[in-house]
Amino acid sequence: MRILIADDHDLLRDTLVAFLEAASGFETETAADYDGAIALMEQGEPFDLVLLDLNMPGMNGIDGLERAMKIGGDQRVALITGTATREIAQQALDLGAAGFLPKTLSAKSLVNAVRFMAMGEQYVPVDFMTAKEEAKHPLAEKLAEREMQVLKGLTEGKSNKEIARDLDLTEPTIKLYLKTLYRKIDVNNRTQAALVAREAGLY
Amino acid sequence: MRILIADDHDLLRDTLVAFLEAASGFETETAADYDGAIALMEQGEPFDLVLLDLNMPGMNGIDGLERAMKIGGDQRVALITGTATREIAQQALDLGAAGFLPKTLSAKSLVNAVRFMAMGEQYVPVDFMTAKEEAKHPLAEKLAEREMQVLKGLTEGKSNKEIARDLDLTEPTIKLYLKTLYRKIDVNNRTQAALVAREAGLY
DNA sequence: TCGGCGACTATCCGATCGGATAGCGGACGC
DNA sequence: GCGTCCGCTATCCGATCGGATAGTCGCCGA
Repeated sequence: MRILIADDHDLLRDTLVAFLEAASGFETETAADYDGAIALMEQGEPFDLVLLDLNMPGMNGIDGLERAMKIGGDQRVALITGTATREIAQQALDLGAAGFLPKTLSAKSLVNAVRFMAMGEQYVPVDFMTAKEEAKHPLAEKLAEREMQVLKGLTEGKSNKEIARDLDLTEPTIKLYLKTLYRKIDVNNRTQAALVAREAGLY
Repeated sequence: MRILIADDHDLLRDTLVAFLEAASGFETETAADYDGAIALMEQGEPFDLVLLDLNMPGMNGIDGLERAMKIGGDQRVALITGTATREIAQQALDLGAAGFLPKTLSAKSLVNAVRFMAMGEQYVPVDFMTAKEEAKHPLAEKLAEREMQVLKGLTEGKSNKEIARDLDLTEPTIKLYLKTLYRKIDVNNRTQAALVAREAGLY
């Protein structure tokens, strides 16, 4: 099994290499940035699995994943990132990525996930996609469906009008939701609400 | 040597614990978020060194460091982060942090740095401060002193009037700074600006 | 001495926000 | 059918925001 690990964090590369090579028949190569990873993917025999860090130099978010998958031919590509959002994971999987690895995984889980993906499966942490959403966040729990949608708009820095258009509602309605939303999470304005949402790891 | 490692990345905690305990006489404790870290710092005997992740839940950027250092009494506190900027490192050291560890360090360097700091020294990667100045980070470096202060206010969800009062300026002035600030970081409103700032790990 | 420059203040304006109040229509439960 | 929620819409208002323009003051250098 040939695995390519591309991440600008030396620490993470060291760890993965150590764990994987110790684990079983894995052969690893590493790159510290996007260009280095692409170069390795293009030359020599294909990898069984490529791990790309979402935040490394040269990789432009999800774009980098898409480009890499085109270039890589039939090589399987997975994302690994520290700033994990369900949104990103979903996008990656929709593009046909081999999986999505948050760095909040433990070393053991991570090795297992890599092995799983190298065998051709698609991996994503259970606690990530499951929970059609509810029962998860202390915050999310208290908010209604619509309020969550509005909150999502806030975290994207949108105006009420834009949010209204996105949700196919009218502006006054958005303002209504905002008002109750503010009261529920105990803030006074949209900026505070957006920050609280981010803090809670939503979106 | 008692070391506290606070980071929401299981992987990183696993790694550090493994390397440190293997290295020599280190005893480690871990926490997955800011509150957990604080709780450990407040109870029991003090740590020789505390490592705080800049981006973990509950820690509000450099503010979290400051709060932790107040709480911790004479415990030495160091920052560890994946999104490394010289600006942040400087701020941390100015506050009296024990050191600054980018996750781009290799495992070996990191263990050495920890040992160094645990012995009472102040650590910062050489290539960090010697780094010549510019092309540094998208944000921070481009902003003037006043603009940074205003931005800090934004990340606290304050109104222009409140920021004005805090800085002992008048509201129109704040608005002026905001205008240039928006242009510099390429956003349209205060919420986006606040999110961008948080994203960059400021405050 | 003068000009210029940078930091700050002021005023005006249209758009948006935050909050209150009220009305509508459909989907229940009976 | 009838009442009653519930989700959505609407209108009004004062405050704030985002942006443009202009004026003040102190300081530096020619």
